[in-house]
Amino acid sequence: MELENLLKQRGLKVTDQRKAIVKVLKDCNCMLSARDIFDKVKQIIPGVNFSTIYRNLDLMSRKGILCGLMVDTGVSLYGLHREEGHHHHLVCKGCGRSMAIDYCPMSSVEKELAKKGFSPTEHEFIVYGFCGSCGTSGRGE
Amino acid sequence: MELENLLKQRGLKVTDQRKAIVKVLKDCNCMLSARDIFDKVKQIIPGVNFSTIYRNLDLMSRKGILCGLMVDTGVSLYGLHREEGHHHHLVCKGCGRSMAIDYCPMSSVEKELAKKGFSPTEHEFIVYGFCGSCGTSGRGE
DNA sequence: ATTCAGTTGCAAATAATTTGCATTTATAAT
DNA sequence: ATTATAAATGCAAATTATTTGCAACTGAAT
Ligand SMILES: [Mn+2]
Ligand SMILES: [Mn+2]
Ligand SMILES: [Zn+2]
Ligand SMILES: [Zn+2]
Repeated sequence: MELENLLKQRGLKVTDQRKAIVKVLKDCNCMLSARDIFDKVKQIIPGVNFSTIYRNLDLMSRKGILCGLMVDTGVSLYGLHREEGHHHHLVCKGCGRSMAIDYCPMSSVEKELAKKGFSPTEHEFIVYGFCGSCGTSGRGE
Repeated sequence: MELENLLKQRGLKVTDQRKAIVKVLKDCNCMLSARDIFDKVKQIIPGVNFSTIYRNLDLMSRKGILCGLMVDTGVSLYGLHREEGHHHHLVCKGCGRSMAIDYCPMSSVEKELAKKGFSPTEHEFIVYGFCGSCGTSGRGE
């Protein structure tokens, strides 16, 4: 009943497809591409349409329920929005999973930005590499 | 004659289209999208083909002559590779120009990554906002 | 001048994402 | 429960960015 309130609070209707998207992301506990999410949601709602997925990923991200991340290949990954607040991501090139890191570099560049007369609005910090189970070599241990 | 050597050193032929791409980037002194580069190169070589631009942006980036950057809208920007070494970028949402910043956050997260057993390979750090001439409001001063 | 791998132009193919529109549905008001 | 309506969905078509196959061409080496 947690999600239902989240949706209602932001004026969004509680639909099966939205519940399925969130369930998929909760189960996987990682960030997934729109396609991955679509494939998994289909197992729950065989008739879902891809554009419903896209529309909801976008909408729920803008409403702060999900968080999106564009990786360097140009595809976006989506995950549940962490309540714990601002953070960044590690993306494993082996398994594709991502983890959050709490460190944010912004405070360290503030002076450099001010000196250049640049007013920051958003920023990205993403570290690519291999997670513990994928190892340094690029595939399973 | 500077560029010619750069190309030859990496086993790349010196072609008019490569010279034009580099000239366009040198003149603008900023990062441009493939489309912007295509449009400007066309003024020099009316018959260039878009796929030649794409192939060369990719190739010259991989050879370290250019440097590419994927912004959060999913388009890539390209610029001359800075000799000065590793750096990151500010991207102005007003004029689209980007500037380099020397600060790199990697040293600050190394321990956190080690603790998580994550072996980093690449990383991105991009700050979006408004440059001095575009102001805080989003358009020219 | 000859040669040949590397490069280009062109057209067609991908891939990711977006949009228009008719139909359906969640929710609020009878 | 019934109704009303804005929001949400499915479906197909459109966009956008980028990639690829292939035949013709060209830079650089011999
Ligand atoms: Mn996140
Ligand atoms: Mn750069
Ligand atoms: Zn941050
Ligand atoms: Zn760095």
